[in-house]
Amino acid sequence: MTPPKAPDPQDGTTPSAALSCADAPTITTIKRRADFLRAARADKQGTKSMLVQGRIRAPGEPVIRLGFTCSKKVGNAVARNRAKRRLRAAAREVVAELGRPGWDYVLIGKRDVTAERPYDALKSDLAYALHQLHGRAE
RNA sequence: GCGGAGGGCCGGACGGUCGCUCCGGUCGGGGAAACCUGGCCGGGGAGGAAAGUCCGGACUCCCCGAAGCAACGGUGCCGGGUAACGCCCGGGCAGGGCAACCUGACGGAAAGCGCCACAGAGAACAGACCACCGCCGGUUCGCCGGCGGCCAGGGUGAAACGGUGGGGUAAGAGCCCACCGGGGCGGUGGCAACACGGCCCGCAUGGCAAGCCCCACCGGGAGCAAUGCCGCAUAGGGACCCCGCGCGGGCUGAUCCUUUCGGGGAUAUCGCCGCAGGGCCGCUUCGGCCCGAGGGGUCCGGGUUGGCAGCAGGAGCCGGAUCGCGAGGUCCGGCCAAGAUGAAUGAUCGUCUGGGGCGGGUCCGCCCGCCCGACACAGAAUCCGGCUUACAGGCCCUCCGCGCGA
RNA sequence: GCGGGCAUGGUGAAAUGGUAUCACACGAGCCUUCCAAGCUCUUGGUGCGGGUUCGAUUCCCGCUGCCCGCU
Repeated sequence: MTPPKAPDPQDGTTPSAALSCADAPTITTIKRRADFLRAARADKQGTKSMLVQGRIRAPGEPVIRLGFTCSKKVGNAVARNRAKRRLRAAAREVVAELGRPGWDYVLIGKRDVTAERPYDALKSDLAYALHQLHGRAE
């Protein structure tokens, strides 16, 4: 990583909020198996509809990384894809608000529940899990 | 109206809000450039099975020589369709169904080998055994012995050397007759599978080939994680084992010796050429290739995250005409229709219907009210043609049987 | 995605097309003061659905589940 031009978001409160998206942490996805395995060794919090793993990867970086995974226990390909899509949709809303920069989060779907739970409950499950993980990390 | 058979099709619609991916356009930001990155606008974005990966191809790489033979694997009534098929269409035969129609790995068992447990006299060579009949002899009269007949019968068994009926006979038997079945010969129809009828033969020859096999036909191997290019990294590796390092030419390119600098000589070593030799191409013949002083094997060490192409215009889709019973063929016109890679095509809300549930009415065809509200199987991964399997609900066409009415 | 293999008692393994066998485990009994070991006996099975055959664990077809490989 050689960020020569990054505007240094060390100061959490940038008063010039005209471009508010500039200081928000960028969100990327985890694609490498090794990253998933590292997250699996970190702290985890289960909820009714999902299991969330979170670890502090690089405290200084303004990047949140998200991973989504569903094993074959969740069901066939349709069920697995649907579960991951709902997790992605919920994470896009919740993590943008509550996620902490420099963290990796991995969301793991559960059979039937992830696909059928009401959307608001899905989001509150994720928010609860993030609070728990952040609380334990301090 | 009830019940059934076959074929085809659909498998939600519309609209907000927020998103994903690809393509095109446009406007920026960074950078010397290649290029990287962002906003906006427009457009495309799962299936009938995308599935299972069971067949057949296209396309790549490897092997790539020709002919014959062999091995291995597959297919298996006949004809046609097709790029090809184990698929499809038409026909035949067999079985099932009152019928529409359905089902069928459906070549060969007098080419050969093998198997047929248990039971049973006997399980594939057909005769032996028991029993039966006649005559003779004996007889404690229950039967026994000899000769002849050798056919029917013999609890069984999946299967028993034709079946049923009659005549015939001492008793019987294709011994004789009728029908059925079987075999042979030639005839007619059909491209053929096969069908039909005729004559002859009283008539010897089970089943299993999804057992080996025979016959006919087909078939190189691997697969897009193929393959090619770029980038990065490591390295021109190490250890051990096996086989081998033959002959000739100095050939001057090294090397060495010598030199009067023109050259001359040597051949141990490196290199070169030729031969012997070795190996490979399934086998043979012809032929070819490689090694030729190195080759082969095992292990260790290192690398493998990436980018682009392959990769979306094809045996393509739609419509029409025409040929064909049909599968399908030919011609004309129009269209371009996903391209991801921890893997997009979504999340959520609303309005509708298809439906579903509850209650009531009913002339029982149906009508009214309220509620739920899209919900089956299932997600492209190089691409096609098939097969198989899964599937809520619905629509259309044709046909059959029974009942009622005209 | 592509390719390959396997399925037999609770577990691990055998079975020319002809009664499914063996070991351990489980249960009961004998032995022992008791336990263990030993001995005897019993229970229990061909993954599912079809087909060929008189007869299928075996042969054929289709599903289901599990395992392995790819650079």
